[in-house]
Amino acid sequence: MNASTQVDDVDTPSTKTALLDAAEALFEERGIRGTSLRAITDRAGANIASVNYHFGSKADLVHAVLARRIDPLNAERLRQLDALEARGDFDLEDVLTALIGPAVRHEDGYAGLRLLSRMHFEPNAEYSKLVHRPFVVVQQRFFAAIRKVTPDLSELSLHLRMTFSIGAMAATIAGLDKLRSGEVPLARLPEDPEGLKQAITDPEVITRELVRFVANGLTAPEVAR
Amino acid sequence: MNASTQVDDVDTPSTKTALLDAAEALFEERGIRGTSLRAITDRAGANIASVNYHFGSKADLVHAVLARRIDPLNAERLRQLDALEARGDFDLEDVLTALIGPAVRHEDGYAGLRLLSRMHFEPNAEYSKLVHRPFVVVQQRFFAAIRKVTPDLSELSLHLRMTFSIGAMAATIAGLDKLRSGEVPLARLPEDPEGLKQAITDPEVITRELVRFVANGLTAPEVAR
DNA sequence: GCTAAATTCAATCAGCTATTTGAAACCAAC
DNA sequence: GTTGGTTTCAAATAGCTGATTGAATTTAGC
Repeated sequence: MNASTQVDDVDTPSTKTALLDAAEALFEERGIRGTSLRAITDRAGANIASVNYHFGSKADLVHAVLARRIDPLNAERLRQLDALEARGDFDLEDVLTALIGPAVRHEDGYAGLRLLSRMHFEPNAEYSKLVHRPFVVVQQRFFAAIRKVTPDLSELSLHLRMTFSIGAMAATIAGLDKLRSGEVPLARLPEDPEGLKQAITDPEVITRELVRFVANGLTAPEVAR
Repeated sequence: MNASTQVDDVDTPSTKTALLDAAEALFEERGIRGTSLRAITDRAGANIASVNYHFGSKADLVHAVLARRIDPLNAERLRQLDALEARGDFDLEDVLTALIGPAVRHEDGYAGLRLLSRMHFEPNAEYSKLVHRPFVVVQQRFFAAIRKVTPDLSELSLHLRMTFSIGAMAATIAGLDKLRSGEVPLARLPEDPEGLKQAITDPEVITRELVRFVANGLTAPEVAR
């Protein structure tokens, strides 16, 4: 397989990059199985054989599309967690901000992260292991950090509530386009729709609200058994 | 389109039911697009043309598969909500229990509900409108009920946190098989793995924990702006 | 400006897809 | 036991799928 020998111009991205961009957008729109190589190469303005030439197969293209988003995201999360642990003094919301913030305010376009989050909910899918493997180290590190700042929680509650938390996170990221497009499906906005719409669109607002939500959910009083 | 003229025997389900069961299982395993009519009819022990005969097309089969699970689930939710409102006196956890309980402890097998929950995260998918439309009335009723018991929350926080809540719910249901199989990916279970595993498997425990989690997340103190 | 490598191209392959067709089989009613 | 409707069957349709091939083209090094 060829490494990227060609440096992208700003105006004319290489065929390889164009293929990655087109594939990412189409995967997010129609799903991986619902996207044909022909649709990808058409949107990228490339020949069908270019996928085989640059990536080897459709599966390898999927791998490349996912890795391009996963690696920088998790690197940033771990960097922020490292900073917290080096500082020594941190609380639950600090840890959750390091986990959630980089995903919500990711700048490289949301399509890639939405694709990742949606794949999180299809554990039996073809490429699911591809997605989950790079996250295990992140999950372990953050689980340990959260455990440290929630010492009173039972093992059962912590496990279940972490499952809920990850679900709320992934679901929010997966639905970010809905929030951003103002298409809030929950109820009619009776007053000040513009200001509320703008606030809902703000990544910082979403991050703070989600961190607050998850933190309070995690530390809720134990259910009597 | 033909209604179910044939009554199912216990031992020999009708071809129509066999097709629905096979399609539901395969949709959940491989996704709708990843499941061919041949795979469905093979598992159901039927001929390929039977899909066209009983349902008309693959799209109509998908519709039938989803409707079979959606309708009883939402009917039960609304029934419980009606009971609460008739009683007049209810709190946030009561409403959430009516919303979450029927989905978590559904007895007709989880495959159908997992399929529904996973489709919730693919808003651009082909059949998404099919899934969301029956839920709008449920969403409106429950949103109003929750608004009534959380009068102090700002419009912004309530909307965002409801998004988080629905995400946590759907993600939990979508991952119920993971929880039930004991495949808890979060961390190693250091001690008493059997008792914890059994508790995690219990629908009542999951419901109570999820209700508690969401209730405390929803009513968290407002973030300063 | 020549050479060699890198890249793109049109054409083709076998295999799978959903759908349709008309005949065969089944089954209940009279 | 024959009729009439319901259900199932094998076969065939046209179209799309991922992958491959070898030639044509572009690009980079000298």
